[in-house]
Amino acid sequence: MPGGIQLTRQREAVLMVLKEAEKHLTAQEVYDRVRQRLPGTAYGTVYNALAYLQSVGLVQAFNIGNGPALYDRRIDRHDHLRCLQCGEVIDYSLSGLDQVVERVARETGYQINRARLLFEGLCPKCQKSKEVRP
Amino acid sequence: MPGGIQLTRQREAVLMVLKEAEKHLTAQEVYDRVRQRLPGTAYGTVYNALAYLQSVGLVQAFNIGNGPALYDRRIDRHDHLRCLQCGEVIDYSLSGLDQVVERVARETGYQINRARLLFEGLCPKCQKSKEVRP
DNA sequence: CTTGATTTTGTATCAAGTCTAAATTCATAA
DNA sequence: TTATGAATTTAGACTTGATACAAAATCAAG
Ligand SMILES: [Mn+2]
Ligand SMILES: [Mn+2]
Ligand SMILES: [Zn+2]
Ligand SMILES: [Zn+2]
Repeated sequence: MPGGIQLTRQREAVLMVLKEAEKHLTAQEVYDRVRQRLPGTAYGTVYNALAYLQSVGLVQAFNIGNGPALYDRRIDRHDHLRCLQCGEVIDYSLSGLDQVVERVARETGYQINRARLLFEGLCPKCQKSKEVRP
Repeated sequence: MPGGIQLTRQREAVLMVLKEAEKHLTAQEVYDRVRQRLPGTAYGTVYNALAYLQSVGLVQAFNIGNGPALYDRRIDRHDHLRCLQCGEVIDYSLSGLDQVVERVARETGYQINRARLLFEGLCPKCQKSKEVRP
């Protein structure tokens, strides 16, 4: 059956780890968790699996600053906010992005396939702790 | 005079290289060009200079995918488009971003300091070369 | 000048990610 | 079932971008 998705035990473990993750994970974090359910899994295999799962659309990844890539439990198109104080990275879906993308395409001649939006600032919690010492 | 900007010869060279650059440069590219006008400059000094110049607002940098950071000749707020075919990265200023940022802040409670927007797709040239072999 | 702070240099080190060849697993079918 | 070849995993070396460090050089005050 050509075109099917090959889910080996290792790839499945990676997928499960991501599905059960409470946040965005680095490859290293995925590796650590995968080895809890599938000890002996090689570091490179996690990278291979993550690349494969991305290529078949089962996993999304993105980069922030010059840190390691973050792998996403979510698979739908969405954006991210990062707190510059505590480093928290949360999901956010900007509505009405289609019109924006269309405008960018019209004004630049580019055919836009993807938009990566990252908003940086202070999370509500860190805003409060700043109030104390302004 | 405290608060002034310290421009050493090395930092000045880095700044000049960026000002005269025809595109976004990696640290390695900055290093190569700096050494043409200031041979003997150390690799680390270029990194130090780039970090310092960023800290005083004379240089901007951003990251794309997991590649090296790109240093920008432009210093005003702007966005980027990348061609997934040829790798070209161009500048683009999305107008009306303020309202978007305001909406994000309102909906999430974050205080937004910065928005990094990256649009990915095909540049006009690469669209044409795709037409030939669809 | 003298002194202390800042910066640069040269080198070592680090982290994230990629590559490779051998071993293993897997799919297919004789 | 067993044979065969393709795909995947493993283990470890390697690459790249970036950072850390101590000694030397430069710079700014006094
Ligand atoms: Mn996400
Ligand atoms: Mn730019
Ligand atoms: Zn925070
Ligand atoms: Zn192109």
